[in-house]
Amino acid sequence: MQIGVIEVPTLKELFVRRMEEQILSGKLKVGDSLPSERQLQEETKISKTVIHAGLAELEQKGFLEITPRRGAVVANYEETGTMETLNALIRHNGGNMTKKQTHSFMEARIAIEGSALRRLAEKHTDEDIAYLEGLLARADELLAGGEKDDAALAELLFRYHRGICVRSRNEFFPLLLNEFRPIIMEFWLRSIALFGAEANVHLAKRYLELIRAGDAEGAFRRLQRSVSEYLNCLDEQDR
Amino acid sequence: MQIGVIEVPTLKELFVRRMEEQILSGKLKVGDSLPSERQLQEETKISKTVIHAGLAELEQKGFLEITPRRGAVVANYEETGTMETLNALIRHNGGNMTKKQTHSFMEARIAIEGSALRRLAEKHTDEDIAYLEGLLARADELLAGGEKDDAALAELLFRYHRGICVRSRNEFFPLLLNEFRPIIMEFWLRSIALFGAEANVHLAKRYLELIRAGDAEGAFRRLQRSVSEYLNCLDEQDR
DNA sequence: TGTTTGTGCTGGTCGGCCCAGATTTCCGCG
DNA sequence: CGCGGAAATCTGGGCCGACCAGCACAAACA
Repeated sequence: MQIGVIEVPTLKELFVRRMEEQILSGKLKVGDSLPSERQLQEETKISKTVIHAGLAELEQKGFLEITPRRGAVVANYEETGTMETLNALIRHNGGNMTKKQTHSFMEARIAIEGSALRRLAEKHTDEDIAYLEGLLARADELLAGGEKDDAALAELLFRYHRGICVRSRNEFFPLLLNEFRPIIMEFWLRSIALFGAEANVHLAKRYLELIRAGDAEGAFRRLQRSVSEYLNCLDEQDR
Repeated sequence: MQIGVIEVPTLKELFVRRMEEQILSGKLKVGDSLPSERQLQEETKISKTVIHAGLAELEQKGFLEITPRRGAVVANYEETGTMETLNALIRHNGGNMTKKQTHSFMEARIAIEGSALRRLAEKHTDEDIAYLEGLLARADELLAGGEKDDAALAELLFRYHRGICVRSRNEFFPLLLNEFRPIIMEFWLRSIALFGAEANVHLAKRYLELIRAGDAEGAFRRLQRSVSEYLNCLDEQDR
């Protein structure tokens, strides 16, 4: 058995988490105004600097709206939140997405990566192919290495699919994938656990074949199919 | 003539902006390492607390990679950046996107909003329709009011299209739209300038009709068409 | 009653302290 | 002279309590 490193949380992290809980659990409702930094300082026995930094982080995450000299109110994070808010929300839920979130995520994946796949299949250079092949070669090495390093493979799969988006010549798609990064990594780890490392690498190779063949619709359908297989498999597991 | 409110920037904001300029203008190149926090503190006459918070924000935006006790280097923000990075990049460019960025943006819009439109057309409740109608009614009021308030109309159009994403029951699409917010607002302002306020509201109504009729493909094609009209119109203008 | 002044609140900023790891310097030994 | 290791120095990270300036509201004044 392995005991991982024990990370010591900082005061700021503890404070931010505490506040997130208060908000996500509904004890602090949207529109409620927070106690002043000084009041929080007294309650928590933490210095004002840390309180201030923590509140700034919460604002940046979309949970608060801070106005200088006026105070902080809980923001309508469901309406104005960004991906970062969602990441915090999922972490709050123990790292697990709800079923609906999973389905939403896969739908978004089809929308974005599907477009990229189509574009790349229709129009690509030899260098694009070579780049993706390079990543696949590294994945093969990893498989041949014998040691099971799922995290490294997941990272490689992430880079591969981001590579598809980068090479599709759309400047926004890679950024969106980066935004999704924590969620996507979680997805790949799960996919490796479900279908095995080889199957995932094999599927990645299949995409490359379809791209090279210029089969845009085929690549798109392949993506759709693998997504629904994944979702079905998850549903089976639940039973 | 109107003079808007004057927002007082905080020192941290000023510092972050300055650093962003240095990076985006190329004075600091990817891979360059930054002076130490204490050196920056001396140069800028700003306290260590603020410097530290500013650098942390820049890291979070994807501009820096900070390693504890080793320093900060300029990150390859084109590869690892997020939407926030892009927003900073566009702001640095005076709010103007390059032609390629515009095309990328519209393609992303078709991918995301197109999916939402399809879903909503296939499956919607009366309440969904009523919600969107409410927003359209407010747009009509704005048009009838006579005063030209393009910003308010753009805001309304943003909310309307975000509404389509919210009501599509996909939890990720609205978040993505929020992420794109500054870019989308810029887009609507431009669209209003090009085609007029009435035409934009009319188009919004057309989407609602198609959704109500359950015509998923029609709605999707309508979106594709209006996107290509917009792009053509921009191209014409360039000449 | 209308205006001014004061006071206390707010978030924002400051610089100093300590910590632990990384890096460099330098001294003594072989 | 060369090399290894101890020690000094530098890095970012974290925390603290004091201070600053702007704003709101109430008390004091005309």
